[in-house]
Amino acid sequence: MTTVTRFAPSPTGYIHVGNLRTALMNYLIARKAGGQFILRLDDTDQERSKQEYADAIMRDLEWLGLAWDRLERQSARLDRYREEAGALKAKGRFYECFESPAELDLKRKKLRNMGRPPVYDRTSLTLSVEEKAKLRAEGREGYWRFLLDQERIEWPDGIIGPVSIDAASVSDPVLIRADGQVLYTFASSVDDIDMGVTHIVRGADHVTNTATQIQIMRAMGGAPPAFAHHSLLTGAQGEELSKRLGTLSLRDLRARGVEPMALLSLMARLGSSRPVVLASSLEELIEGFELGSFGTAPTKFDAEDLFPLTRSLVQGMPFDMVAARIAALGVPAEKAEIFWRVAKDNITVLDDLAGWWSLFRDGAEPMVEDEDRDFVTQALALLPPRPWTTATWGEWTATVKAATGRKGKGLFMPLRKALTGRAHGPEMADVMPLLEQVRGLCP
RNA sequence: GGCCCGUUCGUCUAUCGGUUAGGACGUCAGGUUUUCAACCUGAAAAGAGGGGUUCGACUCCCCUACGGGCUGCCA
Repeated sequence: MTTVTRFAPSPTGYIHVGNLRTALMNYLIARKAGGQFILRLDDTDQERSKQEYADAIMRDLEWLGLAWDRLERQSARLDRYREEAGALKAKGRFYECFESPAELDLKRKKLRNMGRPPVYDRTSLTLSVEEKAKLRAEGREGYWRFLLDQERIEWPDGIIGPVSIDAASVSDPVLIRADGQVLYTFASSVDDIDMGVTHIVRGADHVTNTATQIQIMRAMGGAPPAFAHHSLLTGAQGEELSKRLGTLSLRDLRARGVEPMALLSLMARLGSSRPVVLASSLEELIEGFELGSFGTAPTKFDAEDLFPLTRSLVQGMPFDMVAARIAALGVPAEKAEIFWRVAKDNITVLDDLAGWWSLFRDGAEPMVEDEDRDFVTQALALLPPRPWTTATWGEWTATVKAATGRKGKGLFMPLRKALTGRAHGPEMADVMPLLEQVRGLCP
């Protein structure tokens, strides 16, 4: 049997690192097994689902190189859900209910106050045909629940291990709303069976859903896939991640200059017992992926961890990979390669190149300590005429050394600061030929 | 409130009754480098708390604390 996995986001917002973790795991499992990876847009919620978000999700996945073999949309399968709902009604596994949301809420509160689990009491299950007709005549709209078998539902979870959930502690799930909208729990079950999904990895927040969905799938006559539930991500301080999702969307990380492989390398290993190493390709991640190596405790995620990875990735890039980008900055072709060589060791993200280029082109505001003012003024007067080469720095500093008697760090550092405006940066010998302006000292 | 899961260096984790509690990232210190980075060497750094069981507990059991999840006509 070929392995089939899916990533099933709901296009009601931008996807974030938590979603990516789910998507990546499913992708890696499919690829490792030579199977199929489905992107399924769970868009049954017509009001909240937006094409804009669907497009953004696909753009994010494409950016990361997570190619899907098949694209599905739940909104195109509504007839199929209706058909299956009919079959389950015929089997007696769907029953119509008439409580209003307010009534259900009240029931839950009562049970809670009594210290009991807020499980639906199945009042509507015993309604007679006449009673239902009467309720409809009163203007009540029916909604549909799935009748759970009161048994322990068990499955061997790919991450958590053996899971056992007592169906009696769970309410019969509502699968069709009074307005006819098919709910996720049902649509997803139908899809997973119809599409031949064999493995589902998703967040631990779905564990209870899995229990009910296993029963739904079986009631349909289908074989439930293998399930695995990964721990949820929390913020670096252990805070709820949802509070920070705005800054952890993939589009935001992309805008901050995070490189795809840096992000993928972290997400494929974070929370597992395997070390995070910068992978050079998806193939490498596929090779080293092991679902069983993931722990079950909530995992702290710190977006700052992405930048060291991005930096080492960027610094290893060959010139032709960045040539177009450097040209776009306005760097003349004859200087482009040396500019890259000089700047790459001093950047974290590629966007940092712009800062170095403007520094070289326009010069920097000199950084001069008070005690170095006279020295720097004297040194600047000794700058050799252009054109400058890689030899210029050596010649100039030798001249300055002879004229002032300074040497070592006391000689070089003030000059570096005066020319580049900062204490850190590339080899000065390499900087000189690129430096088109030297700003004078303010009096 | 009820139910479920979890808690080992700062972080991600290994250990499946007997270990100097290991690794990776980060941090710090030396070395190298005119600076930074990189690299090399080294160091600091952990079993939430309390009870049991046992010759012996990070490991098994119970309690507490803390964290997370579920408890929707959301996904």
